[in-house]
Amino acid sequence: MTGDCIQAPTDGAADGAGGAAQRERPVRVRFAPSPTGALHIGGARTAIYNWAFARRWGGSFILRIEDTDPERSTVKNTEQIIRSLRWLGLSWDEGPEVGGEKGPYLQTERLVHYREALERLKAHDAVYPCFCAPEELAAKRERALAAHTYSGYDRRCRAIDPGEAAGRIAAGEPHTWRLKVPLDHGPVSWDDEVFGAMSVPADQLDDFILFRSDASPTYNFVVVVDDVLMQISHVIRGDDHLSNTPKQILVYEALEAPLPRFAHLSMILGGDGKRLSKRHGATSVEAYRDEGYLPHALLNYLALLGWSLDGETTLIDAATLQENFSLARVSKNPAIFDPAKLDWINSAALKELGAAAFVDWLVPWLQDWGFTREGSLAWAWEEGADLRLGSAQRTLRFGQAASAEEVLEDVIANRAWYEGIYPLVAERVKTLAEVCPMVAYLFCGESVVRDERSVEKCLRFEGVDDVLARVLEALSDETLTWEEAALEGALRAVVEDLGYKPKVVFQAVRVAVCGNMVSPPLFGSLALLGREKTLIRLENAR
RNA sequence: GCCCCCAUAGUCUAGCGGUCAGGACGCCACCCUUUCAAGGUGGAGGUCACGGGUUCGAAUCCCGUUGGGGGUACCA
Repeated sequence: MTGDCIQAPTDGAADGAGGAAQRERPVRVRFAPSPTGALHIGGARTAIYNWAFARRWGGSFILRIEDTDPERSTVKNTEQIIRSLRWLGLSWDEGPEVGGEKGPYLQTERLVHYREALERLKAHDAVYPCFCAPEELAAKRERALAAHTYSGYDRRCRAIDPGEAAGRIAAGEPHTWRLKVPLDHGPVSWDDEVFGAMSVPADQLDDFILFRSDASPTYNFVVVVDDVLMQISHVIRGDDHLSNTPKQILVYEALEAPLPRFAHLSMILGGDGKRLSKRHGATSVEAYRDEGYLPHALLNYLALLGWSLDGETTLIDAATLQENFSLARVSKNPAIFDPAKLDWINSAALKELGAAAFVDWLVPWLQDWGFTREGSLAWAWEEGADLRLGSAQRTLRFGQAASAEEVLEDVIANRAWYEGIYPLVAERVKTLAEVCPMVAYLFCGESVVRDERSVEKCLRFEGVDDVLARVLEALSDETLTWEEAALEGALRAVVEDLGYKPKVVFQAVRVAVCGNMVSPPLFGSLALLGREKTLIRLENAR
């Protein structure tokens, strides 16, 4: 059906399934978002797969912005999409801000190419002008739909004599240009890299509009013209385009251009099995960034949502993905986005991060909270707050939040100290957003607002004063080295001395110093907090 | 209405004619333990959507049904 057009390499080529004959076109793939909104999860996955595929085959990854809808496209969205892609760690070889031989990469700047292509189709008698008014068309469609017979445009204007049509155009009559779908064309079929053999009866295909009456081109036309001109070898996109594909194939044929390989990716759905939308929670990539997810964790999750390395692997890095990605292992099933698994992957990524990188990622969050090492930003638990670690249900009560600059300077000046936070929280947080509330007690100077329930439970028993006195005495020892192991030794000695259960003493100290019966490890906390603040807080608790 | 696609535990998946249907998240229990986590061990959870075929043999191949998704625009 597609004649003897040049076939792009099949994905299986290097696995021995294809062979040299299939390696005729260099791999060139593109991600082509339309800037009508933020980059969302589904788009990000499509971009990741395109990118991984290009890297796997040593091909080119191209970013093209499909901004042909002037009503909904904005420069702001374009910038945001690019920012999100960069944040995810993707890079492209050609695109709006990196340039390239086949540019420009903004469709609004490519009008001349679309006009040229239309002229070619006119010369080949593959298109015809249509003078039907939109209202007329809509009415007709409605009527047909009511009669359960709708199957597209009735091709009325196709019968108009070319001479008459030329006259009407010359007279300035508004018209669109429609593709003349070859009526004797058999089923339009292609071999999808993901879905396999696909076929659609040609008579189901509309004589769809290529150019609107305002002389602007439509999506199904520009996408083909651009993919041809940019020599795209593999079109990897969402399966919402599955039913556009036969239409586009007809355009390729009319243009006498070689067909690319097509690979369609099934949708990502929300927990209810419906299309992912705002009511399922965050859908944009930037929202996940703002919720404290690491880019490589999101990349990891998305890469494995609809593609598998081997059915076993759940943690994968960008390099492994680039080396092993294959369209053959992309799943046909629509996937439901599972935030719990993303959380798990993110916490795994956090555990792998290491202290230095952790601090780098944490800076914006510290700035947001206004924390500095010697600051005294006091916080308190909200009424009825969740006691879980990392719960952000706290209200800053008093004290001065440091400016972003002050925080940054403080981190630079006290790098080692900030890195000390890492072992305290690394195994306890799912996202970066949980870190600051979890370690807020380190940043409130000599005072700490204690949670009432915790005080009630751990600081109000017979003999508590004696316990605190002994702890103070032990920690006040000038010869004591103020570091984790030594502190533990000293406190355990007190426990032994007093004959209490370790829990009783440690929890009392925890609430006295950290303000809550639930906190990161005690000895490490005391070590970071420093002798002076620790002793004062213990004293205050008596 | 019409066209196209999909279907393995709550979720992501492995499987591509012969497996006790494997792994991961989540869930439960126990161990560890100064809290919370993390970690370790074990467990529950699948009539492989349903019904027919083909075959000595089917989650795997074919047909139908049901359910879900997408498209059916002078949106992309």
